[in-house]
Amino acid sequence: MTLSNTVYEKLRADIIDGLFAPHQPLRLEQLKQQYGVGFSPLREALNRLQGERLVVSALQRGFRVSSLSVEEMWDAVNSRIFVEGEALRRSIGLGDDDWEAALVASFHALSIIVKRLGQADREIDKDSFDELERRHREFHAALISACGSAWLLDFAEKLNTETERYRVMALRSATLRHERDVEAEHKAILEATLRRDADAASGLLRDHYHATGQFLERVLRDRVARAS
Amino acid sequence: MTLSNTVYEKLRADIIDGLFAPHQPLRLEQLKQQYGVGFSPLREALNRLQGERLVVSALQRGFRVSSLSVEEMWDAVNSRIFVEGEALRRSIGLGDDDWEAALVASFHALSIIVKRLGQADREIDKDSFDELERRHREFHAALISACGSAWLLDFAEKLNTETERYRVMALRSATLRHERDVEAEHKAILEATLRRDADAASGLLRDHYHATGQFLERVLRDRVARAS
DNA sequence: TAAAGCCAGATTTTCGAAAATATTGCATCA
DNA sequence: TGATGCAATATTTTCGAAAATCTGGCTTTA
Repeated sequence: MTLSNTVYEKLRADIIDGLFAPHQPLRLEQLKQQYGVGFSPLREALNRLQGERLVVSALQRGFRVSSLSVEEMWDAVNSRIFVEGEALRRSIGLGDDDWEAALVASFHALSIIVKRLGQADREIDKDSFDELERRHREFHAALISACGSAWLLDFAEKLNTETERYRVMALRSATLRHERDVEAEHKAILEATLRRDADAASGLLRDHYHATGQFLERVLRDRVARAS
Repeated sequence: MTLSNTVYEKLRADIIDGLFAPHQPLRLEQLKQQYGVGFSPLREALNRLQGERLVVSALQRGFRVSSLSVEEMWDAVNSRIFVEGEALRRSIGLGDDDWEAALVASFHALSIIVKRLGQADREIDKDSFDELERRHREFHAALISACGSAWLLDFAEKLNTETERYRVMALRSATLRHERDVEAEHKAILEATLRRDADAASGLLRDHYHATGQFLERVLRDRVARAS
């Protein structure tokens, strides 16, 4: 691992995590202290993150964390529905037994962590929270992994990163709770996929993301109202 | 303009142009000479290009130009059909008079350069060639510019860059000629779009890109056969 | 002969200083 | 007072040297 790669991954995780607030300037001197590396790896990492839209740069004014908004969130959610809906259809058409097996496995792994966190009434620690996010990401990735298009997978990953920032923020603020049974939605998507019903599966996936979008919008508007 | 930005744009243009062959390693010392800048702006530019998939990097082994293949080309072409087809539908639904005016203007500008180059039997100079590519890109960008989704536009741009590398290579080798009337295809897309017929327009766009894909495949296979 | 170890040269990666540029606070002037 | 210019400071950007790592060829060894 090069320092450049390491600091890229750390910065990426920290931005998604909300350690740096949206729109906050990222001062090189401070980052240098924080991550214990020189300018070069930092600037390389920031240039890469720029391509993922996690940071934006202004000429001679350095980098800042990109901002969040209801409009951007909906664009990301709707694009995700569009891209992953198609990728899921293709996966259902092309996926073999290994794909099915990996899909079932990733759903199961997600169920386990969901159940464990559901039982515990205590505060959820960061590690568990990270694992939940990871398992969730892996389940959705498994659904579309057999689509056969590197570009669709690339787009889906970018959109997942973007929406992950909103999800993390929403679950952190925790003032609102979903009333829905997310686990049941996942299960329904899985079952439609396994019986190779592309229309049903992509429809359920659409509903799933759309419901998430509505939840995120409520949280975002709540935060804005609270702040003013 | 920072040096980093300048060298990024130059490198990008030169890779698309085929100045560096696919899969060729990009040695920093050589690039330093060639572009007259130090390591830092070069590495920053290369890190950004990595995000666009124009270069790939291997740990401690620097950067190389990403490679081209028939499979990758078809993935890019099909993804383009998918993404731009939807973006065109949305543009047709949302576009206002200004959008229509700009669209007609960009088609006209494309027609002019096509006619000029069609008349001249002489060798096409680099500037004219670049202008043709630019006008072509701008026409296709104008079609989808009113789609209202920053993400779809972002994806379309990435895919255009990717396919541009293949187009440039194909038109350079020039051993094969299209038998089709590309200008007529553009005109048909424009007319369907202006009469707000989304099904017809996106169907024609699909056919247009698919025909281009078939042309590119012939050229690619011809090159491989020629090389062996 | 083939495999492993090692050295020299080539190359990438990282650092901190220097140059270029932006920002802030203060003084000056109309 | 309010705008403008200037100096001091903060910050980004760039450079070239140094450190780390890889590559290819040579030698040694079994």
